[in-house]
Amino acid sequence: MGKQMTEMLKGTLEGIVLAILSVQPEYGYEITARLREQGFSDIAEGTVYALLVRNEQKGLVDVEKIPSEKGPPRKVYSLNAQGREYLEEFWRTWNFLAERLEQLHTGRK
Amino acid sequence: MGKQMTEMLKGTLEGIVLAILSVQPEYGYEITARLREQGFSDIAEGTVYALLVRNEQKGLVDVEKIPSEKGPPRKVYSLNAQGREYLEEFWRTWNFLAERLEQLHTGRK
DNA sequence: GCTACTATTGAGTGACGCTATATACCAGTA
DNA sequence: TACTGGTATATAGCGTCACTCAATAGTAGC
Repeated sequence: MGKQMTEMLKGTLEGIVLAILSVQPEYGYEITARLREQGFSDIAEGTVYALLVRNEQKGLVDVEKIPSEKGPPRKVYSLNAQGREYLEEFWRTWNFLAERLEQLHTGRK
Repeated sequence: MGKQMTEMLKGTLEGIVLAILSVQPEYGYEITARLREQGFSDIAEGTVYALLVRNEQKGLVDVEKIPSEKGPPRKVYSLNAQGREYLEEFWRTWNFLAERLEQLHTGRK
């Protein structure tokens, strides 16, 4: 992955994953697959798992351990109330930034 | 500044500053002021100067030392050819990310 | 001498995403 | 039995970035 993308994902990837979880609960492996599906083809699994652990420690998600037919038990994460608030804050921050950049890019202010 | 904003600025602030320099050459103190002007009210001076040093080391900007009437000499930075290329790459990366997030936000995919 | 504005620099910190590796469970197959 | 491959999670170590805090330097006005 490009270096620029790596840096730009900092802080953003977290929001992306929370946004994915806001649709429905999912587990790590599934989330990684969904990210790839959506164009983030180079995001490593380790990155996602570490992020999920952080989200759990921050109290943004609830966890449920569910047995899998094809491997070790899955840890299914679901967004809780605090996570939803945090996600809204994320969108506010993102929108602010996106507006400024939009202006910078087209405006030639 | 919010933590989310701090993290989200990683990789982005660099592009913002380069975009500012793409309009016209400017020096650090001036750039900081312009950032505040544009809504980034809480970006510390130290942050900007460190970023400018990095950009210089990466060879993205040319530097000229010019005496000031009201203080120490100014270091005026101007975007060079490599910097322009890098800025274009930045916009490509940003657009990719912005599109995905747009989709995630509205799409409810 | 003191304050205030202009202008740059540097040490130390915390957070994040990446790399690489390890572990675990099951199915098919040689 | 041993091996391969897909599923599923975890973690140590790394580099980069923005932030905090402090220091330094030049000029002007009181």
